[in-house]
Amino acid sequence: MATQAAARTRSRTPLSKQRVLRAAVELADKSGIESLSMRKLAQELGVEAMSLYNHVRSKEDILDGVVDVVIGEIAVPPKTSDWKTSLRQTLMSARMVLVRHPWAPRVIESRTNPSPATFQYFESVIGILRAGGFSVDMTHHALHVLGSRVLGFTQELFKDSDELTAGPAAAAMFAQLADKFPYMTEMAMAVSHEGALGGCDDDAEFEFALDLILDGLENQRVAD
Amino acid sequence: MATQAAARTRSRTPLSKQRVLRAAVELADKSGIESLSMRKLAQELGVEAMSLYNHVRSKEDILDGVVDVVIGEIAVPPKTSDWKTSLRQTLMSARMVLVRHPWAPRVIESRTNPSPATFQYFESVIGILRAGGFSVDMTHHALHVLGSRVLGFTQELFKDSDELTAGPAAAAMFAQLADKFPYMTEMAMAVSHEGALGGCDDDAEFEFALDLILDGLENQRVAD
DNA sequence: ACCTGAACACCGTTCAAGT
DNA sequence: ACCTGAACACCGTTCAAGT
Repeated sequence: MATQAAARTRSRTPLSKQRVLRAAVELADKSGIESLSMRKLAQELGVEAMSLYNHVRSKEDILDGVVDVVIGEIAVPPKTSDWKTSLRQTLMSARMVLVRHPWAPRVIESRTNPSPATFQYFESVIGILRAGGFSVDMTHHALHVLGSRVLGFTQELFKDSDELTAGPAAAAMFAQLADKFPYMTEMAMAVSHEGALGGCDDDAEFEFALDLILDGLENQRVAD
Repeated sequence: MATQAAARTRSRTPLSKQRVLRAAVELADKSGIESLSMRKLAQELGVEAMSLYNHVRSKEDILDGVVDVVIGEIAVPPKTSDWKTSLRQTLMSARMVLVRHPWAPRVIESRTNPSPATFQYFESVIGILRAGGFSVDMTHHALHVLGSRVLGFTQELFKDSDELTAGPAAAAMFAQLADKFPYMTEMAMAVSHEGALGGCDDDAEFEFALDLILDGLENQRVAD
């Protein structure tokens, strides 16, 4: 009975997806992302590797969840100040989060589907720009200019949006999405209707971003 | 003898590091980076996995080499035109290369030491800016602004430069480096001598880059 | 309902043995 | 000098068996 109690104490908190994901983030922070294996993660939780599969579908599922946790740490300020201040604060917060989890960019880049928190985050950034007077098109450009500074996966996110709008019986799901993410839906629609193939012109966006940066550098060339 | 000839034909080109690296890039292009294992790569070359170790030290060594090959594909234009045109062409070429090898950014990000080609590439970019009238400090800022557009590893590169300058008997090696990479050496020196801890202030650089971009967006806000 | 032991198909890598 | 078979320590994952 004494040993039973001890055993129960050691793993008193029952396993859950939340707990698994939090442990995964901690392990990656502590030992690097290459140390994040099912076996080591289980060990960290005082359990066998196979037990994890009762709470997550696969390791990919864990990585998806870990990205969700990390992106969820980004603080988005309330929409009281002007767009520039809000956007600046948001991106500074994003940077702080990525400095805290240096392995995160690589994991984020490896995901194929954006997580709920990612959707929410983009909705916020887009909302800041729209409320600040940017047109839908200009907001879209702005996202590309911010590029990896907004996390580095703008491209994939909108590739996905295109698929959503193109789907056959996806109308209902889309309407539901529009409720939760009005700004993002607005932009996804505009981008899809623009090009011939329904996508955004990545080459043109890259050049737009590059030229904005080059012009900015030109203005500062003789400063400092 | 017939069979011997056939066998020799199948693997007539002797293995070499060059051939291993080229095969690795091809395999990653064809099947994705997650398919790049020692065993599959060996199979692609008609050889056993263990044979690869005669030409590379480890898988990490292969990934280092693969990054070197990819960065080496970036075309740097001759220094005839103005800095803006040269830089634009260079970055457009970099983009083309990364579009051709979509797995490359993640591998680049995972390297801890910059490869020779990376050094050469940065030397070229820095050279374009210096020749274009940018001060050493402003050139340094510009690299940070271009950020992931110049590949996304500015930070690591200069962290390393700091170690180089700080080393004890590293003076000789440094002099040799200065010969080959005069522009980069110039900047590395300036950056090291600046801060209290001999490094560049990443936070300040991030804010500089962010503000340049935000100002650029502000100017374009009502355009389009 | 949740956890586990054994097993499978894969990894990277070493080393002694082959030619 | 270059290649290989067998072996080792690791992976992610499945499944039947335990509680």
